[in-house]
Amino acid sequence: MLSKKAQYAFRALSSLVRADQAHRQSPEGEAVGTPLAISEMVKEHPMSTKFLESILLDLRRGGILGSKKGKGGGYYLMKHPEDTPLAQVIRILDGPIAPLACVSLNFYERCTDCNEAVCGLNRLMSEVRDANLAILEKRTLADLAVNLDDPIRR
Amino acid sequence: MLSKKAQYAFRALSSLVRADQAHRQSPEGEAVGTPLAISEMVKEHPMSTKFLESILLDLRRGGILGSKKGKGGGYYLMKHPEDTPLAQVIRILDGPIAPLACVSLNFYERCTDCNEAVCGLNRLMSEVRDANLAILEKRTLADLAVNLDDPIRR
DNA sequence: CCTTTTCCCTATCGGTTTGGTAGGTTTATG
DNA sequence: CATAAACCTACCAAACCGATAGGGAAAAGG
Repeated sequence: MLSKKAQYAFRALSSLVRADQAHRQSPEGEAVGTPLAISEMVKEHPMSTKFLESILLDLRRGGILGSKKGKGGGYYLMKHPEDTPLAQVIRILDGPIAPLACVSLNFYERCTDCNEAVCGLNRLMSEVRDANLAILEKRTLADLAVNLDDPIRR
Repeated sequence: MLSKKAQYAFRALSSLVRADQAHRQSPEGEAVGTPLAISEMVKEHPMSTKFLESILLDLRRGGILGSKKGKGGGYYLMKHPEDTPLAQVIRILDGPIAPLACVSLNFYERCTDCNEAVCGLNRLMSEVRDANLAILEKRTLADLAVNLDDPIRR
């Protein structure tokens, strides 16, 4: 199960994607969008400001977000929404996506008391990992922000 | 990530599957196999006896195992290995397989502050859930016990 | 400058979960 | 009746989770 941290992250990121889209569509739109302040995100998705703050810090350290201090400051996406897969967000906030450390690509740990080449569980959980990654590496922040309510999309 | 509980469960279950297979292949093999004692399982897969005990209790309450008390007693599979999907084991020991409660089939909880029909995360996580279930409902205890070391299998 | 606004950092905290232990009870076998 | 096994309840330390507190540092505007 995704932690609250990851869930809140996705909510905040969907705000950032929409801010990014709005910015890019404007005539003078540039690569780095107008920063969006934490207070704005909380206004859109009610949650603890301080908790969200720590989450956004993690995302910045993880290279997904950039930030700007002072008046008019806030956070912005470092890349286009479609270039940040959901897997990256989850790894930063929740750690491994794989169901076992011994089948994890990014957080691998050797399995004690089990010969991986022969272990049935290892093989099956590798299947599960691959199925998850097939989705989470392909789907991106852009997919996250698709709003089915939007009449243009229907 | 799977908990230790679920991992230990799978190890013990693989012992039970092999005991079941050995029993069925013997001339007088019947539906309910000879029970396998906890001590035997621990001999094969070193771990805390008491901890495994609580796990096997859960599996029995969950309908996967049966038990027999007293001398010569132990645990046995209630069904043929190929009739118990891995998903069932995981649900008993770790709970939901879905990455969010609001997309869980067996542990559903309504999502506060989010319209499910419109929520992008909900849609994406439903995809993930389906990909997981496609594997975990299809793969069974029988798959778990396939040993690639076995020359017959190579 | 000085003030305001914003991000940045560290520490802490109560509650729950996790992994594991202890000690005894019950039931079946011989 | 002795033994071997499952069964049950309680407990425990450590880790983790979600959240809060309290400032510090930097940027912008006047």
